[in-house]
Amino acid sequence: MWVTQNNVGLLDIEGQRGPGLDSGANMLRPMTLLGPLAEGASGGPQLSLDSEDAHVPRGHEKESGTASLSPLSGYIQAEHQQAGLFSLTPALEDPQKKRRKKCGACVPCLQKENCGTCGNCLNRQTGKQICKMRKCVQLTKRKNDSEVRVE
DNA sequence: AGAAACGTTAAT
DNA sequence: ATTAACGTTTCT
Ligand SMILES: [Zn+2]
Ligand SMILES: [Zn+2]
Repeated sequence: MWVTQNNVGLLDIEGQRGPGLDSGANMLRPMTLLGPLAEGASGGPQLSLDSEDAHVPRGHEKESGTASLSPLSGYIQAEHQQAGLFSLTPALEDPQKKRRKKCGACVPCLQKENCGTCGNCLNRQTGKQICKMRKCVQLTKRKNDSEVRVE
């Protein structure tokens, strides 16, 4: 149990994980590519694919109602994955597109309430941005600031 | 360059 | 399912 996920100053801005130490890191599930006709016999009653809460922060997840599927569906999905037709979980494997989280320690991050008057506050429904007074200074800078001196 | 819109991800 | 807000694109 990895300390849950991190809470980034929502209610506890204390245990500041050092910058660089990500939350959990990438832990791909050791799925053993099991086919529909793989295994079959067996005496073991339990067949747990995941040890515990395989909470791999997956990306999309279109469609639902995938509650009870035939083992075939799983097989097909796995095949597609390895075929690289699509990458289920875009992030995680590409640290490049992994979303950053607020540092939780800068002044803006410590702000507890929205100012209610900035552009973002007044534009929340359409803009979907955090209050300007609360925007983490780290997230303010672009991820790869390879600036080539413009001006 | 900055603001707005939008799609999408991560947490409830 | 809902909500918050990052990242990218589009507009000014
Ligand atoms: Zn504001
Ligand atoms: Zn911050």
